Amino acid sequence: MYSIGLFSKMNRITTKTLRHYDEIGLLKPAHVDDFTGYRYYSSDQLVRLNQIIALKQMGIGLSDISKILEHPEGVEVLLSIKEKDLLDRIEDQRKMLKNVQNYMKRIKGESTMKYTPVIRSLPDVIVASMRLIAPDYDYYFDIIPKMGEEMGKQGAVCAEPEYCFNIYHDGEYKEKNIDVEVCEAVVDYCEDTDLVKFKSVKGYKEALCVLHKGPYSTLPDAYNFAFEWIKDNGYEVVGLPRESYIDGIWNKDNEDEWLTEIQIPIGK
Amino acid sequence: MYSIGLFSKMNRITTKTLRHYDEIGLLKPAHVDDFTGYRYYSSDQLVRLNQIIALKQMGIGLSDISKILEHPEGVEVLLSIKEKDLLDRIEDQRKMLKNVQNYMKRIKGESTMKYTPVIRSLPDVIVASMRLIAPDYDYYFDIIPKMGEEMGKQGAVCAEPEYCFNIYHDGEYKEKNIDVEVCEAVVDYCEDTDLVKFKSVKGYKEALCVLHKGPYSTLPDAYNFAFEWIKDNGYEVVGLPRESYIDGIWNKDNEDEWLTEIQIPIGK
DNA sequence: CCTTGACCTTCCCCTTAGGGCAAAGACTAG
DNA sequence: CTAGTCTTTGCCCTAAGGGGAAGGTCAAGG
Repeated sequence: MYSIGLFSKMNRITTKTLRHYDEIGLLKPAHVDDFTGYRYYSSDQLVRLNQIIALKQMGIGLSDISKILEHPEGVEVLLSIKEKDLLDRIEDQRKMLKNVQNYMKRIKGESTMKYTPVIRSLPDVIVASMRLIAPDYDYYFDIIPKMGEEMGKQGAVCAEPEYCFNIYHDGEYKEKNIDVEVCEAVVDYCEDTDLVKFKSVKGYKEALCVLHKGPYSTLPDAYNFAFEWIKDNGYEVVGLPRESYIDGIWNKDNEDEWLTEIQIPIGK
Repeated sequence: MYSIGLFSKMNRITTKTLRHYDEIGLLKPAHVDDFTGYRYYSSDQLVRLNQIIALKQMGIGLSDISKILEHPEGVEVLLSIKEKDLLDRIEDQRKMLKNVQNYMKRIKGESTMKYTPVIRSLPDVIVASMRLIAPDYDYYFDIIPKMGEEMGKQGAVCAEPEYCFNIYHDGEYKEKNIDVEVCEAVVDYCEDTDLVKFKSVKGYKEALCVLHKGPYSTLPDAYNFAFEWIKDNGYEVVGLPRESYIDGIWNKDNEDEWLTEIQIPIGK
């Protein structure tokens, strides 16, 4: 019989830990003095403690260790869960590592980063959509009010928060005759018109999002940044980029205050 | 200005999280209503929130994110710390994974494991040591009492908890003429005698420890298990194995109750 | 004007595996 | 007998929020 201090020294484990294991019923002392409450451990318990330590060294939590020790037949299931868990974790950390390393590479030189890339999911969404070939970028400032008007006539109600974005169907950057689809999220389908169609747009599990603050003329910087990031971090583009309009001419006079988010579906 | 719910939806973040960030001062709402306490966020804050999310995706903690956002010049230091941290973590998880996979392989078939391998550190320790060539394994049952007697004469005090072990200086397993060093941890050095020398034994950062319950005749099983484990998990032996005697003839009549721990220094 | 449902507030407890500390009782050696 | 060491319980702490309760607010419809 060993006092808690001796037993802890035999195993290079703190007394706190032993008390904790007692408390959660993982390793009860062989004997507890009725009067003093002192815990006494027997050398037999080294076996169980060793099992506990061994399982802990595999990253298994104490509650699962309890289960395993009580029902050894369930060990294989728990272990394969743990295996998958560890594989996932390693994959996650590796992504983070790459992220950190690329970030370090990128700020080497400039002291501040203009853009902060974020991975987010894009939900499925019902939109009022208007696809057109815009002769130039100014063109759809004209057409958007018409779209709103038409939507109102059909009784469409915009979703909250507003989500208004363009999808560019050209694979490449163009200055003229842009094949663009203007979308505005709504709460439900309505009757189509010649101009405006109601449809649902599929979401993506992962999309790289970059916020751009400033006039649209500098948007290409943000695109360049985003595509570089995607390449650097070993992803690939799996869908058409969207441009989501948050602040613009409609609520901010100053172009420098405009906020636009580029969202590029990625995968792998 | 967006209410907390809208702002949370815009970013796929829970309101709980936003309140938490408010509380720790990481992201204060642009405006809080004096009467109702309602939080209102501006679209400007999307920029900061995006920075936070980007840093979180690198696995950086909120307090470090705070520091980075307040003092962007310190970012490189923090990032390289984080890089090292991630590398360590990945290495740890990989060890665990290997451990889990080997365990699964090993229990495939037998439902219970006889041995549970544990990695522990061995401390530096002062010992009374007696090295001899034992003709056979029974021989040192005779000699150990003599050793105790001699130690008593020199005024040696055994350490608590007791740590009594053999070091085998033969590289291989032998049945006869075994070159063995019997060690007993003591609290301080004493005068050497012909038989007993006092010396210090260096510790190891990592040793594979296996508890063996039962008679000494089955100890080789434990050795086999241990060496196999070391090989399977990609370690190598970096020191002489020790056999630490916990329970034995001196306190248990039944051979099946004897407890011995094999400790093999490992590395890499 | 009233009500209803959705939204917001604060407050408190919960999660892991113990660490740190404090007050008080127990044990051992001199 | 006393000093020093050991042990006990109890309470608060960690990171990043999650869950839920009790109560106040807001906007829309009747």
